[in-house]
Amino acid sequence: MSHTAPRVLVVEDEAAIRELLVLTLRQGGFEPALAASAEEAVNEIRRELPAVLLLDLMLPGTSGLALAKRLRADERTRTLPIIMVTARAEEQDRVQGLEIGADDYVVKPFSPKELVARLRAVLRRRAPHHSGEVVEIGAVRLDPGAHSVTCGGQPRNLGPTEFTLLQFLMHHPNRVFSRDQLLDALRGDHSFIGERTIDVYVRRLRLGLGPYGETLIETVRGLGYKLVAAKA
Amino acid sequence: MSHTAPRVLVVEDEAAIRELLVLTLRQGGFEPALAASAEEAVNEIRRELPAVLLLDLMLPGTSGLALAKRLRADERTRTLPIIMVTARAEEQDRVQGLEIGADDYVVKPFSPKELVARLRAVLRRRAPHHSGEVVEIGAVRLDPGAHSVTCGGQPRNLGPTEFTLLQFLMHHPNRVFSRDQLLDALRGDHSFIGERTIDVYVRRLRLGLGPYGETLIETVRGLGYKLVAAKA
DNA sequence: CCGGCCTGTCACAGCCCTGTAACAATCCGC
DNA sequence: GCGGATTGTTACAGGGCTGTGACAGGCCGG
Repeated sequence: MSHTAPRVLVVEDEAAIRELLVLTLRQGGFEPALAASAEEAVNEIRRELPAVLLLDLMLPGTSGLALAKRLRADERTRTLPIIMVTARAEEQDRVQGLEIGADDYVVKPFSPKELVARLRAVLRRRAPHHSGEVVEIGAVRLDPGAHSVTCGGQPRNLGPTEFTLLQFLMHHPNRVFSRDQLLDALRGDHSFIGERTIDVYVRRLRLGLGPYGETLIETVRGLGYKLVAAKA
Repeated sequence: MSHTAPRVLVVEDEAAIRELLVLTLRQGGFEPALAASAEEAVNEIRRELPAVLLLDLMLPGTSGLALAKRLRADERTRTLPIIMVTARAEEQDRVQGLEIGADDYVVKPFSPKELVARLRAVLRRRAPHHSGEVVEIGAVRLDPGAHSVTCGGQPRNLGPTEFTLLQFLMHHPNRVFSRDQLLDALRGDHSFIGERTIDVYVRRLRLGLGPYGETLIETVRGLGYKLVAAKA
């Protein structure tokens, strides 16, 4: 699978600014998607989850703030990074934005360089999943910051995909995930990868975890896989 | 995966493309239904509501767009997922599609894999895991999310069918179900399985529950089985 | 350019699950 | 207690699902 440009959904009602943003984003190596209203944005997001949302706060109809709240309430879009676009650096806007958990904001007029830089920063921050928090279950320890995994103190070497897979499972222990769901977690919504490929990654992950692998990751026949936390 | 293939209604006037779609859908584990026009589609939908609609925008007579709007206006079909099929990724088509709230769209020519992937994604999105809550009766605890069952703290291993059977019974304790009813609960309405097979699954479930099995699931002679909740 | 790593797919073997049949055990009315 | 009906138990064939090893292609660094 080719490394595709991150999809950035622009929610902006003024056509002129939209055009400007599209050019800037293309130039910066992003794939722009467009929505002129909150409603269009919702549809577009339902269609395909973008990597980042570039959101104008001042929209006709449903405001950008309301949209952001709505997205934060939905499981699927809860962690979607949002960059606010505000006309002025008003204290009120900033406070509101931070309340709903916007990841960053830019102030009009903004320079293309600044915009691209902030987008990259947000993506970089999100890339190692949920911040750099160390997760530990049983004898297995995963450190996103160091990109390292240890089993009972023994350092283990995992490939990128196996690492991400383990990270996802450790964030949701004792829960069964279908192959489809795991594919979503690894490659996003619209990957054309066969489900059976997950089997192979699970196997590689089990091997990578050494003796712990077999007991830690359980197969649930007909459903998928789950990571079992050790019982008390 | 549910054992019944999701029904996909294909609305497409070109016979050649219809055939191609039918093959692709069968291959992908779906059950295709066909309509050559918007009118046929309406009839087919009235007859039996499909899981997804695969809708060509360019149709003779009533256009696909008009059909989509009509479906969105009707209470019964408002939430029916629609995937548009467009000849080209024309901006106008896309905007129109998003306006009526299409869930996704594919562009001709499309790859079978892509189509199947998008169908699955849409279905997954609509039914975000039918998991639900933990049920607990007496010493028996059933966790759908983890797909795990414990008896007095002891983890028990049940096959898929036994698990589903137990789940159904725990949701309706102290009530007798005929073998027919239990078959419906397990395999859906139209299964050709002999009733006696239920006996075997009840036995397997009793065995799977260990010492609790015999007392928990009671035989009601001439009627069927019931799960008895502990007496006060 | 080369070599190594990662990715995604396939084929095949093996196991589990499924559904059925046959037989044993139990229950009920008489 | 007897006989028929109902249920419990076991064994088994077939199919489906998963584990596993191998392999081609892509990407990247040397």
